[in-house]
Amino acid sequence: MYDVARLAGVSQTTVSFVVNNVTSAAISQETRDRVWAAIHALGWRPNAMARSLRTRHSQTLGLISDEVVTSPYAVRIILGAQEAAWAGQQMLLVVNTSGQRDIEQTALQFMLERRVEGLMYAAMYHHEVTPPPELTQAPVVLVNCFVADRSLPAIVPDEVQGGYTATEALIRRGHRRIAFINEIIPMPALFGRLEGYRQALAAYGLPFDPALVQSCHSNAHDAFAAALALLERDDRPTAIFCFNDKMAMGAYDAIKRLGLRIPHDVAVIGFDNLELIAAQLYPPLTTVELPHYEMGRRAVELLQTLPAGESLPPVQHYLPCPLIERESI
Amino acid sequence: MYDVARLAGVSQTTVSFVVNNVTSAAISQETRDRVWAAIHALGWRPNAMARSLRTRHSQTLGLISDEVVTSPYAVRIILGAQEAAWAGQQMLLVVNTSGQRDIEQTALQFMLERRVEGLMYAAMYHHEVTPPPELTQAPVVLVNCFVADRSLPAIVPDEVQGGYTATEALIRRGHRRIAFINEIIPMPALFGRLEGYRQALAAYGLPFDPALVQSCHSNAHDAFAAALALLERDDRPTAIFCFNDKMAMGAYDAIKRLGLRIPHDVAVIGFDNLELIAAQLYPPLTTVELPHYEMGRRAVELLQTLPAGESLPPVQHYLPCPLIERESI
DNA sequence: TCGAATTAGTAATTCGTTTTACCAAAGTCA
DNA sequence: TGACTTTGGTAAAACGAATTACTAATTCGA
Repeated sequence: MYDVARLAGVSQTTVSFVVNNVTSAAISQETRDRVWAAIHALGWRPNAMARSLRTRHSQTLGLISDEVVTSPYAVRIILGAQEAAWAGQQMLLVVNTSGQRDIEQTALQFMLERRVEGLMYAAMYHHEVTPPPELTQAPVVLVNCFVADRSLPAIVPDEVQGGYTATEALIRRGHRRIAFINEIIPMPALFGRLEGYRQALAAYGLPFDPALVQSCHSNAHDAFAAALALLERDDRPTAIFCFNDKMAMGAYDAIKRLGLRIPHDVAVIGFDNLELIAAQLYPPLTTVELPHYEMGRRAVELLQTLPAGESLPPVQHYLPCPLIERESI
Repeated sequence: MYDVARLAGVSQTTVSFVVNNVTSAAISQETRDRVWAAIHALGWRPNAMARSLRTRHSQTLGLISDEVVTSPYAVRIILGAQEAAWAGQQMLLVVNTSGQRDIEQTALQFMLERRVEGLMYAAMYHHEVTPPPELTQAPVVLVNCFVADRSLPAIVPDEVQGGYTATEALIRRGHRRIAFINEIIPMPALFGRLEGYRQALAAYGLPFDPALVQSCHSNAHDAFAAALALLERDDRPTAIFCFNDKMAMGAYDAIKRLGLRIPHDVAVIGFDNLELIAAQLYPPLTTVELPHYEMGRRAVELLQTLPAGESLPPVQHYLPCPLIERESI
């Protein structure tokens, strides 16, 4: 900056005023032009560290995730966060811990040393977490996860609404016997979607038949077996709501194996909206989307609206899971 | 730091020496303990910006990607880069430009202002790019892409070897008539894999039959049709090499539709190793993996070995695509 | 026993900005 | 014409560390 000042024949202060467009300083247009010319001539570029040191604004947000980067499911959290950060002139520092506690700790230290203006702690799938306590040394939002006592603000998908939406979509198309192939490992999604399924049935005056709810591990293979079992019943369901798209893939195989057609004989609806599966299956799979992008975006927006020095109230935000209509129902 | 010094009854210099474990400074163990005690008592944490300003090391790498974050294919580039950065005590600044030129420009400016110690410019799929010229103002590596005149160092997958590996795997299992369903839009992968396919046939003394090479858009639906056409020939192939896993998914459907079995009647091999598809298909799909993780890792390692102030020689690194054996061949 | 080496530390400068406080010249107004 | 305002700047002090050059006290070796 001193070099620029010398070349432009002004003081370093003036250069600073020019590059920052400081309105309170009266600098003639002619001088401004000279300064900019000198800047370009020298190829000078401000040093963000020096600036941040002085202004005490790092213009940086930190994102700590367990396996988010690894999984095609959840990367969109990062995308949403990054685009929102971008809109607020901030950049994103990301660390994927692969679930290792020590990496998590160190990453947190590093981010705090870099004086991030906000922290996001994101999980690959919606579940309870116990993050390191230092997390609260900066404003923080949990994304796709929550702490047991709900003492930290969190943004999570509304599983109940998601289950309701899926079931309702089937009911509206006239289905009365709707099977549900659910996950078997206890997690919020399991309980939430089941609850939504039940609420939707109740809302439309349909009976809840426990025999129509099967549980298995959430992979195509096990879902194939579960679907087969459901379809071989005498009073076979006319629609299957699958806990996720991978399971829907298994259900497709089972339906095709029995010579039945989708959606004419059996309708299928999934969950997750994994483009790779849902759009490639034949017929393309109607499914419910987890609002990953939206969660990332909202998290950043919450952090950005925060007055300096304060931290967010421990509100749990439930984001809706929208229906993605394709051709399987 | 001054507060810590005061509490420990030493100078700020001494605190600095203690926290950085400066060996050239002789500080007694007793003093060290006092300093650390003061640090913990005050909850002091070094300010990375001040440190970086003085040391001129930002401990940061920048990663600019087009759609990498969006795509389940390529996120592993980020993971590999991040883990390597981590090993070198660096953090990753990521920006996904969604292919927008202006975002790319600004992101680059921001990163240069933050004095990143290296830059990576990554593409979602292997293709030629023309990045902004300022890119070279920091040491840079292209990842999964290259410039026309090869004047920038790049790390790309070895498509030829990949095509060779896939074809060879089929030949070794006794297949003599091997079809290839290729991509139709011109790109390095199309030419490279075809070349690998031909080289493998030649190496094993098999004839190249143009009728066995079909081209279509790389989605399951079009590949379904292409596979059907191939399989309805009188001299139908006993194996199909698909340009990617999505297309293999279509080929599976075609094979099953004809009542044939995989791999007994027809073997299938894919490309990409999209876990979501490859592992969920039945039978699980044998495929060739694009070394995304490895490319990210290597990129960072190249940047890290670089002496300060220098830039990398414009070497094009071709990383091998390993065979992932499952049960479809 | 004296000079050299070692031990244990400190004062002051620097990194590259932003920002506050200040100043001189020119213009304005009664 | 003199006081006041506006215009167009500048000097100097932060921001929070790392680092260099130094000192004073102790130990060592011959």
